[in-house]
Amino acid sequence: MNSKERMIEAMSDLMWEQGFAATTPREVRERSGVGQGSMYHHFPTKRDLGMAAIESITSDLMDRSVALLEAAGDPLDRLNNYLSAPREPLKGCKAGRLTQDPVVARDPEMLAPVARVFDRITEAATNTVQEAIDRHQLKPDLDAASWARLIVTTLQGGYVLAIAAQDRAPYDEAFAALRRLVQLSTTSEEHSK
Amino acid sequence: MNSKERMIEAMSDLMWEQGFAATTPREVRERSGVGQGSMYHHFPTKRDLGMAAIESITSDLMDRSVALLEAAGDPLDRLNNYLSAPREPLKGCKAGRLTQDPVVARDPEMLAPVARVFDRITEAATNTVQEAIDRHQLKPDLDAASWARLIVTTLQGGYVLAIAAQDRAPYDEAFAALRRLVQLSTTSEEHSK
DNA sequence: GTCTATAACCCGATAGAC
DNA sequence: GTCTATCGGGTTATAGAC
Repeated sequence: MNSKERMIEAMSDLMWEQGFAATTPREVRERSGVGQGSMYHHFPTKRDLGMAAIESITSDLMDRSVALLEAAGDPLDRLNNYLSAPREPLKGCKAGRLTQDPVVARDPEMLAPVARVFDRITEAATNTVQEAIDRHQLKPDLDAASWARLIVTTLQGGYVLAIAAQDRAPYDEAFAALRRLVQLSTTSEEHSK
Repeated sequence: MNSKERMIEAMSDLMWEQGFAATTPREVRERSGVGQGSMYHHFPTKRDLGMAAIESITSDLMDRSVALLEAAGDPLDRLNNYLSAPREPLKGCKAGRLTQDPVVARDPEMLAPVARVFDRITEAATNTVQEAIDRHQLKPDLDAASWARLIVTTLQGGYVLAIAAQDRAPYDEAFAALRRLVQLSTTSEEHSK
């Protein structure tokens, strides 16, 4: 891995741990082992490095999420796979955290990739739920887009509550509640399978 | 309002806008009109002022939320009042934001009041839902505590998505979905009232 | 591309007069 | 309680040799 990649990785990790505004170029240099001169050679400003890290974080997250939701196979299984995917509630969401960063939140260009990842995941979840409805696995009581919104907000809100409590229980309970609601909406035909 | 109160209010506002870590003593002084010496007379460190602001923010939020949820009258109405309370999704949650602050998140004493406000709101929401279940207004398909978790996570997640999109639509849609689910769980007896 | 040295500024905090 | 002056250190960034 070259200097540029090492710096992007270091910045991405630090942004997960403490956000962009609170991360100093010095910390990035120390963690990546890259010198002062090299840093400003590759990235003229801290913001440029931040942009590269945001692109990296959001495209990774998008790829992994969409892969689960748009995999082959049963849509209800795919949905449950996404809901049950291993996450670290106490560390927060790499993308969601950026919406609360004092610098990122005021910089439309930095915020754009974050908006994009949520849009794309919501779209993939909507399609997956719609497929389940079309196959009569889920009752059409609640439309697919609404399910998708609820899933993504529950995820993001679960991180917030888990960090506040310093305990992943609120996150787990919120997801258990959501899975229970999905199950209540599952057709009896599907239950009996 | 005296100097001390003005500083707490200025710090609270700035924490809402940009968090604690990103707020400098200078900004607090400029916004409150209080001098350097006075500031360090009332609050020996920045952290002390931050603690006072956190106490103020969280007790306000707790009082207003609990007042809605534990008011007199029909529990289902109270729940809908809480869900429909006017909020500013694009500004985020004064308490929730602090869970993403690089300084607050690593300081158990600063995080404690934030955890407390979420606990208390969740408790009040649980009691309200339980009352609705006891009165046979809501079906007992989903337990009261699970409903409460979902409500609070949807709220917090709604803020995150709204800020990312720079548009309150995701917040509004998530709440519309949640209200629809509550309605689906409402007993037909209650519907016909 | 990478290095060291340095700039200009702001940070949180302290000192001590009034 | 409030004021001005100042401290030591960290910040983002630049300069210029190699």
